[in-house]
Amino acid sequence: MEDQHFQQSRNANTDLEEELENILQSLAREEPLESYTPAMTASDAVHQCMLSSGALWTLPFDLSPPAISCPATSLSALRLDLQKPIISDLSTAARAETINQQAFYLDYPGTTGSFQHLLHLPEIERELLAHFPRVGELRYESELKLLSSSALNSTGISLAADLSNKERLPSRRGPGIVLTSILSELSPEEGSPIVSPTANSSFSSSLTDEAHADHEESSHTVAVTAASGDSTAARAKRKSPARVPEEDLPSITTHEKQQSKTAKKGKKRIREHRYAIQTRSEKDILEDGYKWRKYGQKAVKNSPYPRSYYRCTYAKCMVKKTVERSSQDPGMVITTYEGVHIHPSPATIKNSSDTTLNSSRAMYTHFPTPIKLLPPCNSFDLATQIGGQHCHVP
DNA sequence: CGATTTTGACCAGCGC
DNA sequence: GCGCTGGTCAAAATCG
Repeated sequence: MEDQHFQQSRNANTDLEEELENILQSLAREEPLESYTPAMTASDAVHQCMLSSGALWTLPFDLSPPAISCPATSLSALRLDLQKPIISDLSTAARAETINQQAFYLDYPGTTGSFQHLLHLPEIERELLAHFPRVGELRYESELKLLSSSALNSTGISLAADLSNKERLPSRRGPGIVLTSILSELSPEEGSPIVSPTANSSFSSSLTDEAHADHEESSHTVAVTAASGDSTAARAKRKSPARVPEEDLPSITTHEKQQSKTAKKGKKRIREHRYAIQTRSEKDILEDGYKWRKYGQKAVKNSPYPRSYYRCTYAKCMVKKTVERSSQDPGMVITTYEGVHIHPSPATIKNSSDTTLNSSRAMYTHFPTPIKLLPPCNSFDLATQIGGQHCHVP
């Protein structure tokens, strides 16, 4: 019985290993790998990688060990989206913290089923290689550039304290490509993405329940607190329309304005989780998998480029984003996201309908539409982007 | 014709 | 209080 199971598992592994071998061969030929979906395995776990070049890998991580390899020239960053974070020590904040000196680690508060990591430094590479011993090589050409606090302030974004003093990291690869900033406004006290370390660093295991619970708890605290503050302000504002029809002015303006002012007095606008992404792109609007409706545009001080305001079109989803071009570098698009989606990405749903995956799983097994990036204009100037967040509806 | 974008007005917060 | 700025609203215009 056990032998039979072992044999089946072995056969599945062989099939998948063949597919992975094909990928490696494809990569060796430097053909762009747009998408790879492995055969279903006994495990529900799927490990996806999307390259900043737009290529998407879906690797079964219950197989040991999937290969990750990529032509050095085509991979500027590797994003792992772990439905079940099997690289558990990478999925924990303890790990994140220790690598934080050299790597930027991004996690999304409020996200309950998906974890995203931007991997770009040797320590993480070694970590991956340790887990994927058969990997020929995991390469990337990028490094992280964290903006200084003052630079951030000029974009209206403040930086978590523990990141504010970080300068651009030295490259170990000589003139490489810089992966520009991904920033979080969350301070550690009010909901750090950091979660407690898990003792279990087994390759095939999920993040331990304890660690997972910690993560969720801290995430939710932030999401709820911030969301309630913001929605209160938003409600107060909606009660008092920005522009009241002329004929109604005498009847409602005074009273409601007063009410609104009273309601808001002493209440600072509480921002939800915010993070900004700089992307080098010709297009102002980058596909991130979500649908947005523009609701405003403003001229930005000291910049020839306006800032556009977008809101997620999904009902009751309060996520907003602003998009503007950098005045210093017009090729750079700065996108600031605020809030946490209460729904999966429409792109996720769309993609998953084309697969044989079951629905609960499909929710997390595809990235939003890959983002096409322009080639770097100089050796320190490639930006890449992480797409939208995924989270379960509470 | 519904969805989306544009655009000027409005409002709150902040510094002076 | 005033002016400036960022953010939002909502009618009108435009798009698909």
